[in-house]
Amino acid sequence: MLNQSVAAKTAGPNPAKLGQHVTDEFHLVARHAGLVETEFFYNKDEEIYGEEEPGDYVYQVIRGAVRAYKLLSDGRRQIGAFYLPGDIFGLESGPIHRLTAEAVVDTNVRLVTRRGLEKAAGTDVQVARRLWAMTSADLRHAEDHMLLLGRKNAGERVATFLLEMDSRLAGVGMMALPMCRRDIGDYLGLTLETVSRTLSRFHLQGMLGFSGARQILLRNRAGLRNLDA
Amino acid sequence: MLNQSVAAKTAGPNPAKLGQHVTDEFHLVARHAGLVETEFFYNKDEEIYGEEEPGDYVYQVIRGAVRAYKLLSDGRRQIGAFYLPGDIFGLESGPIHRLTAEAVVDTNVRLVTRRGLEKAAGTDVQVARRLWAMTSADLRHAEDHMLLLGRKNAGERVATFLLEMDSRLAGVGMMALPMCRRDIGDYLGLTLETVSRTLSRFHLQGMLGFSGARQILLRNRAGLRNLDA
DNA sequence: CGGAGTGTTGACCCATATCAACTCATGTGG
DNA sequence: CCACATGAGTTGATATGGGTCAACACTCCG
Repeated sequence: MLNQSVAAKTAGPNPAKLGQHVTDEFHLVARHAGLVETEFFYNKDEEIYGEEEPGDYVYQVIRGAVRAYKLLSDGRRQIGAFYLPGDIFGLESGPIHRLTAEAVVDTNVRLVTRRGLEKAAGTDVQVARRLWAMTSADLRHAEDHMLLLGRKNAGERVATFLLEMDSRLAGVGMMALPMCRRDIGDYLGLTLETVSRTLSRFHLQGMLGFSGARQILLRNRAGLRNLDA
Repeated sequence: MLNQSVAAKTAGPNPAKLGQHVTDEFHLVARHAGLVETEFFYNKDEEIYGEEEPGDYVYQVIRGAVRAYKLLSDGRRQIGAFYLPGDIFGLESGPIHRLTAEAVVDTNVRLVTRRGLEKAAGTDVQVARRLWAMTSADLRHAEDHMLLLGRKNAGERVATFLLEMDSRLAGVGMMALPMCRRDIGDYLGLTLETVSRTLSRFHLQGMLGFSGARQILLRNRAGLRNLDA
């Protein structure tokens, strides 16, 4: 569906699915609160905000992809989440961002001020309820991801990743991953080599088809789901 | 949500710290919302609620400790969080618990109904704000823990754990860990043997003192913080 | 073209898991 | 009060999954 792929090719950028319920989520709250939505563009690898910076805006991906990560002092990186078209990110209950966000590829976002949202939430319980639910959705994802990082082996991690991306950005055909092997590794707590080897193994086993390194077709979802343990 | 509803004896050991600001958080919301707080008791290893069960109550630990975890089909377990006296748990924005909660040791909790909280949040933005902030605090912890699980080595994990427990349950002297080595391992994504070896190494290095396996004295917080990378 | 970025694959290594033996402490029932 | 079982913790020997290091292939793009 909304596989914006790498370099904005034909860019049929606003797939139906996006226009449906996900975008409405953001619009619903923003419009309801009478907030101005601004559009913005980030180049590939450009930082959107940094860890510990004030969280002045809340964003929604329109086209492209975003990674949110934490670093250790020696450069080891853990990506906590990828945000794809329709997803909302940068929402904090407190005043400070706790992860760094960067564009994975050239990316368009829509944004509103946090102050505006806070203000709206302060008078409208519906808005407050939505904000809570959004944070709660992030928490659910983080809980699932802790299980993956703490207890799954490489095959299970990659299978989980493929199924997650499949459900989030694939339509009927191939899915076009916006991120490189290193990003995937840093998301899954693996090295890029292990990600590559595992994908090759799945390919060999007939579980998936490739068309270039980032165009992947899942040929055996049941098999992957099995691995997913 | 049943069994020995031994209406908790009016708690002997109620550390001063507990009575202070943390308890007030729960009281503040519950009282503010005009909710009845019930006390409850769980035996060591007793389940408080299960994954996928309706989240009808929100709890606060009065005495004891609670672990919240997810399982894979073959029994591998990832503990997402420990809850200690003063901590609130079981709060969900949706209707279903996403982890299983069990008493680590004999534990007293206080609880209110989720319906009551929801109702209060529906009319009082202050309550809604507090609920959001609580979920957000859980999310922050999960984000930090993903970094640990995905990218830290065994020494760094154990050091992080010791400092976390130190700040959460220690007074001036020793801290008394309520959980066994296996629980620690399942929290840190390690085996119990690795946890044990790592603690022994720290002991040998003079970083900590033992008095029984679970009474630990941090002798070199700076050193541990360094490891924490 | 040539160079940079990305991905794949191979050889080897090592941190942690696994398997196993042992020590304690605690509790139970004969 | 002992004998014994049980669970928790430690420590050692060994195995292994994934990391590291290195070479090479592929694709874009200037």
